[in-house]
Amino acid sequence: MAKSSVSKLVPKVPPLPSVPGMSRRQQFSASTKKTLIEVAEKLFTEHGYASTSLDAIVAGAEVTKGALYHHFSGKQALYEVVFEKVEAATAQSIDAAMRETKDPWEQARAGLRTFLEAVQQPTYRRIVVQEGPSVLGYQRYREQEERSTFTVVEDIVAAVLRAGDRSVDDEMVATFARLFFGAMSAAGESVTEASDPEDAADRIELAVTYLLTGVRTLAEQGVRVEDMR
Amino acid sequence: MAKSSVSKLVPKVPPLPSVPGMSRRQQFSASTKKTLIEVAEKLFTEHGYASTSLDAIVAGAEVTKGALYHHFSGKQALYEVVFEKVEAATAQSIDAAMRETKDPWEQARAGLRTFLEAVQQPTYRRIVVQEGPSVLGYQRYREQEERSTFTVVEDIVAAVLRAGDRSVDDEMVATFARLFFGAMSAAGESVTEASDPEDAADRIELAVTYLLTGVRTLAEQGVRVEDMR
DNA sequence: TATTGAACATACCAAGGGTATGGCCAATAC
DNA sequence: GTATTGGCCATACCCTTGGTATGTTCAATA
Repeated sequence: MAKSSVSKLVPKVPPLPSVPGMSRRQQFSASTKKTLIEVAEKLFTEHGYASTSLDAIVAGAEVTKGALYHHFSGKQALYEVVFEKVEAATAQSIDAAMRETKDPWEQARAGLRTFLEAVQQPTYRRIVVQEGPSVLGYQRYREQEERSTFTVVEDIVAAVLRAGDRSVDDEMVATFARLFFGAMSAAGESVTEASDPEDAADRIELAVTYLLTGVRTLAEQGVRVEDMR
Repeated sequence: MAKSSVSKLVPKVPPLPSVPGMSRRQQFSASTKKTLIEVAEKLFTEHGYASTSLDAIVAGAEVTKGALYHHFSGKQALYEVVFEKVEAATAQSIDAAMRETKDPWEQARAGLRTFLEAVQQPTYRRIVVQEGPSVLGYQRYREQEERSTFTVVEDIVAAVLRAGDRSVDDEMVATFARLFFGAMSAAGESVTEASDPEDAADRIELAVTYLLTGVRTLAEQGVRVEDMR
């Protein structure tokens, strides 16, 4: 019964580059927390929230539930941390892509294209789009979303809209942003599930471009959103 | 301990209008199944899938788990039946609204408006939009969807697009339909959650009208989707 | 050196989905 | 009319799993 009861407080690979402001103990702690998050992200992506047991997560991280519940208040809280991490990464990548150019229309195209790419990533799809609203509840889902990716999309939409019609108010911008955000999220699923994803992505871009061109044309003709009433 | 062990095979209210083709036993059975579905729909809508226990469902239907597992293979199968029921009802209501008029553009507006209304119903929101993809898995979700509501939306989109540009193929129609479907689904959540839902719904309609007008304008100018390449 | 508390491990509990089994009675056969 | 069968459902039980309660270790501070 010499069951190897190793790994007490001795991670197999101690974080080598000693972080200045942290004690050894704090570094070990941060390491286990980080590992838990990473393993959870992987398993949640692969099997979904309900089908991923905490036992599987702690086994993957080579710790026990005691460690998990020390760092997180429960399964949902852990999921929320993973969710935020994925959201933040996505928002940042979109933001970076937009800074490549200065022209509003080109920024918009770059941003939307990057968003379309992001929304095809398995992790973002599963954790944010597919299971986010269900696991977090729509309220919290939306709160999180509005602190990262959605806001980026909203900025894009605002730039496009106001380039042609400076009279649209913030609420109207938010409305258009909601529509675009929903459209692109659905597009991501559609593209990924298609028999020829690349072809599907091209069609999405084509359709979005057509819609944007329509908006642009209306703007050039002096037709304002308010004129629709 | 005279615990009333009633309701063996004696429903409190036997289905009065004797259905011709069914025996009494079959009618009782159908009644039990129907009740289970109705109770499940109610509880799933109010508390969500995960937070609704089978015990709560069978208690609400005044039966036991034996009855439930006789009619359904499990919790998810029951959910799927509820899902189909909700989807069918929604598709039918949209379809009915569209038959009110004959003009393609008016049909489209009527259809989209009805869809926007449907997508605000608590049952459709919770069971189809919010938890559908998560509970059924995206694959099955999409299969179900394409057998009812999505197809109706697709027909609307096809009519609008081809009214201006007869050259768009089926795949392109499907692409636009995906975008619109996603946009409207997200819109439903947005509207319901808004402080002033009516006002929010008006803005959605305004935005959609603007986008459609853009499409219409392009079509009138002879600009085709393929020209975007 | 003593003490404290962060960072875990271990053992346990209760809820809930699913299963195995059996009983009852309407429908059918004879 | 009697016997038999199978659909319909109830009861009892199992097992996974999220969560909790308690114990243990050891680095950091006094």
